Amino acid sequence: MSENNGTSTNFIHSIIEKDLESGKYGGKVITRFPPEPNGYLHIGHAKSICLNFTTAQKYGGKCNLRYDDTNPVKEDVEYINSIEEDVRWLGFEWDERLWASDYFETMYNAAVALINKGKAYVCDLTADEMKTYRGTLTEPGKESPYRSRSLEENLSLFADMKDGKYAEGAKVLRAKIDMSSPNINMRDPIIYRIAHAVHHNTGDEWCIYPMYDFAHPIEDAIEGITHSICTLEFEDHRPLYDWCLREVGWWPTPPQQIEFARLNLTHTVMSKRLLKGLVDDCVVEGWDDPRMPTIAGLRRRGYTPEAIRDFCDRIGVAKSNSTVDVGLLEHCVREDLGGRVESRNVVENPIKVIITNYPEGILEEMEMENNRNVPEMGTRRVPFGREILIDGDDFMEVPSKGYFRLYPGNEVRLKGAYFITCTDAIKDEQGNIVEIHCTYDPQTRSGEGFEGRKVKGTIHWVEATTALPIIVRHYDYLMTDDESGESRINPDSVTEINAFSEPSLTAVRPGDRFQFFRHGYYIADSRLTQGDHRVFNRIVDLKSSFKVTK
RNA sequence: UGGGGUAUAGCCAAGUGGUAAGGCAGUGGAUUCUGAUUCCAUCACUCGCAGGUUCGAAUCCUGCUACCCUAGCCA
Repeated sequence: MSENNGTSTNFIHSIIEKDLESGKYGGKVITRFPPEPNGYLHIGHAKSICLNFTTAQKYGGKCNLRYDDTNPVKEDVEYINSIEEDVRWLGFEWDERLWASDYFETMYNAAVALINKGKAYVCDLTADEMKTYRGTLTEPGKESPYRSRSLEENLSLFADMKDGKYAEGAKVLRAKIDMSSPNINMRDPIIYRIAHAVHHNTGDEWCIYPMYDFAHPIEDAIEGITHSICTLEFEDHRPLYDWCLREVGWWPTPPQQIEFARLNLTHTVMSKRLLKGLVDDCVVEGWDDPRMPTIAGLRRRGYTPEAIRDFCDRIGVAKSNSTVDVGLLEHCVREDLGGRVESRNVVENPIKVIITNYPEGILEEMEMENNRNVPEMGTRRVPFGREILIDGDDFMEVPSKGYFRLYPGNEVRLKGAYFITCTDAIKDEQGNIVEIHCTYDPQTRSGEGFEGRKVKGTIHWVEATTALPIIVRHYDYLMTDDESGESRINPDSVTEINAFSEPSLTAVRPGDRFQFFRHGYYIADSRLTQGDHRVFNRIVDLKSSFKVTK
């Protein structure tokens, strides 16, 4: 239920509660969501967003939105808007919206402070040389010949770097730690590099940029972040995170980094590289294609922020790599939509039904519930007449075992209308069924309390002369997970189906969601109107334990 | 081969020395004018494996095994 959002606890909460008890941060809890503006947010980011924002809420703290924009060559302002839209759409509001690039001056000063302490030096090694000097996983590295430069020389060289006197790659600033550390991140990591690039925020003010490992702890410290939550792959970087803060020494109570496992989902991919590939190769329409696991894609698909937040709450937060079954996400969506969306009659692969004993030229109005589980959502009137369309799946000439919808000789209820009994299936020369003949029983009209006999099946229908032709789109999973565990692109993940709805769907507005009787939850997509036909995207199907096999 | 992590049901996940929460999926049943929803029941004699400590171990100790991360001037 959406009321459960953010109510679960996890190991990060335990850490925070211990810190609260010990008074480590003076009772404060400040988190942050720090995306690099180099792409669209996906549901994996949603997990991080929910974690950071709800954790702050839970302890009466704050959560900042901070752009980790320390690499001008990969970032772009175009992503900023989408990130803010997505975070807000999910239902969160940041305390402050900040840019790491606004701290460049402080970071530069921190680097100078490190040089002054003899804890950083300018290195002239090329990238290739640096690689060989770094050593391997099993062999220690070698100290750079530039490691012993004097303090004055380092200071002046670093100033020259800042002043643009060197080409990209000519020099870097390195932390002086330990070339023989078993943790490669501690083998004199680069903390500043030269990049003659225009930065979206600072323009050409800087030509040297701090590396993540140096910048991130400082960003956190400047903002007074108490708990810096990131993903597992940064565990090895934590000693460096702590080193930077300790050696710069400007913050008495530095933030602590805590790592958790990123989200993986079955039948999809979360890698930005692969997602971008799908967009670039036109496998999908764009970042907001309804099949994409991006926030924009999920939004266009019709998922609600409540469902996504509920999902993030239910999957939990831990440190083991895991792949969550996408069925859980779908469950969350069904549960949320089931309590807030109106139902409509829509038939796919229609079959014409003629009710032979119903008067010709007459239309009566049937009153139908908008949401059977939520009576307060009221009713609507739907036309009914002699000729109706029913769903292709609701008739079988030769019923399979256990089938209890319409077949010759069987009686079913037309939802909101009458009982009908199939008397005949009319075929063309090729043997295809063109129409079905039925008779109805006037005393079984819906709402009149007929108790004479029961029928097992209830099917939906649309009056033929007032039916509105629409197009529905069904989405299959983006990726197929085969037995080998390999994930590959599902090439046929969109199916368009011609369907007919009751006339009330004429008044639909883009973004309106409905349950199409027994089919699933659908959303009207403003971008997908084809000619006069409104197009509906299937958000998620309904659970069904009976599959029709013809 | 160094270092850092993680192993609890088909999938997630609580649990931190006192006798295995919860959710998803599944199964059986009840209700149903949606084969939906709802409801009830059921679903780990056992916690990666092997030893050990203890009255008592998923929890502590020892030794193994498997998987993930890590050698960008990306984040």
